[in-house]
Amino acid sequence: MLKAADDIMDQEDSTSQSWDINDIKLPQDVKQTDWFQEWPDSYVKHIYSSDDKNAQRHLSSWAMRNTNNHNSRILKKSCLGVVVCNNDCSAADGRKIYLRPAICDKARQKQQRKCCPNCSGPLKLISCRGHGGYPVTNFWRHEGPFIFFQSKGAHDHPRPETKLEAEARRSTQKAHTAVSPTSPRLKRCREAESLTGEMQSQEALPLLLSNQENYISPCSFNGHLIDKNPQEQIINNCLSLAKNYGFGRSPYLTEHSQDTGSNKYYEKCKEIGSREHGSGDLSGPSVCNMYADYGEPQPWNKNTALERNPCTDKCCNGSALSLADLHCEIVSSQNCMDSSIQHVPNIPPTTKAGYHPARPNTGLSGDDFYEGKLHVNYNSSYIPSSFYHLSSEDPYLIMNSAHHHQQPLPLTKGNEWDFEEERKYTNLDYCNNELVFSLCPLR
DNA sequence: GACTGCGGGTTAT
DNA sequence: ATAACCCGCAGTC
Repeated sequence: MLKAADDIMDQEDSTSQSWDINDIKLPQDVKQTDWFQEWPDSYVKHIYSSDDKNAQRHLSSWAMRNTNNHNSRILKKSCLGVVVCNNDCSAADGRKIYLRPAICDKARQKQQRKCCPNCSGPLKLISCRGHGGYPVTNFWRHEGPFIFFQSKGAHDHPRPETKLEAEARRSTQKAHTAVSPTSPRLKRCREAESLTGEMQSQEALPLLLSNQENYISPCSFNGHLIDKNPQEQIINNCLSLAKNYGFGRSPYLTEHSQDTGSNKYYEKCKEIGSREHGSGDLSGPSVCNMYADYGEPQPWNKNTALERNPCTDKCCNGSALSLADLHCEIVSSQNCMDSSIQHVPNIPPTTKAGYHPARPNTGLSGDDFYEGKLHVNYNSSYIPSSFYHLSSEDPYLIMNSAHHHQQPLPLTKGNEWDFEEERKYTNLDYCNNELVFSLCPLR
């Protein structure tokens, strides 16, 4: 526990330094680098290892375009915002979609001429004005063995689709379009999608925008009802844990849908709390965190300084892998997924530069993260949208389809991670050892 | 075709 | 001087 607290301090040390990206000399005595942050927000700084492939590529899940700052040493990128429907339409379940603006100016202009995948209305680009009325800017600077990152401004818009999601769905959509003739209207939208890579077909929408309650409901599994028994509890607990670790958030969720889902989820949390602890007290670590994540109306984006940091990652030790395995098992149980994700490997935990040997490979550091080699990201739940194009009877797939808002694990007094409490509340070991196997017969 | 990095240039503060 | 933005080019995927 103390070591975990130390890790927190280390993390803070590397993210809240007094340096500025424009400093002539940047710190060279960096003790520990940060794990790559896919959704950096607010005025944050990170120091990545120069070995970090994502940092090398200056990646971000925000739609960032290059901006010339006439300084070849510092790469500056500004946020493009998010593309929404100008009619402010909602899907049948009340959810909205947030498309990723094309980075290329021409492609973006073309994208905005296309129709909304939901209502065929015009699309609208919501510009980012989170930095004094100007777009949020990210700065990258390579110095020796480190890559310094600094973000200025807080995004004032929803998160767009990730690049990976857009790419995955584009390829999926292309394949789908090739085999399935549709109405002219849908065809038009699909054409638009194929051009922008950002839109969903109407058939896909029920999945993309699937009701959150669906994927948090543990009581049915592909048509198999699971009675209220220890197994359900296990599943609930693991789902809770999954949510704590970032599974189950979707950029497509509206605040309304989040609230709707979270209220029910809150009740589920209370139920778990009552059953496990003999009270409806929500102060327990996992339950508390769940509600923090799903019960509060979410701003567009929270400070993600703790996103996939070594501490949260470390707390996932063991459990996260099993959750990923759970995901794999569940996904594997569906026969309708696209071929690219049919064989999700059970990747053993790996380490990054030896910093956290016990840490799961949450960052999928390097190529895996953005190159789609892996489809399970234990902490960021980086699931390509091809997962969405599955049966609408697959709520568990949707659970794993989102990837935002990694939540820190519960803190106890003095900012110390309480692993024992976490384990107690989540039946971690039980999840690890039994859940995956208990679900196998469902295949 | 789209993304990315680079750099020349313009405009505003 | 600084910052934001536009545009074109070239390399890459």
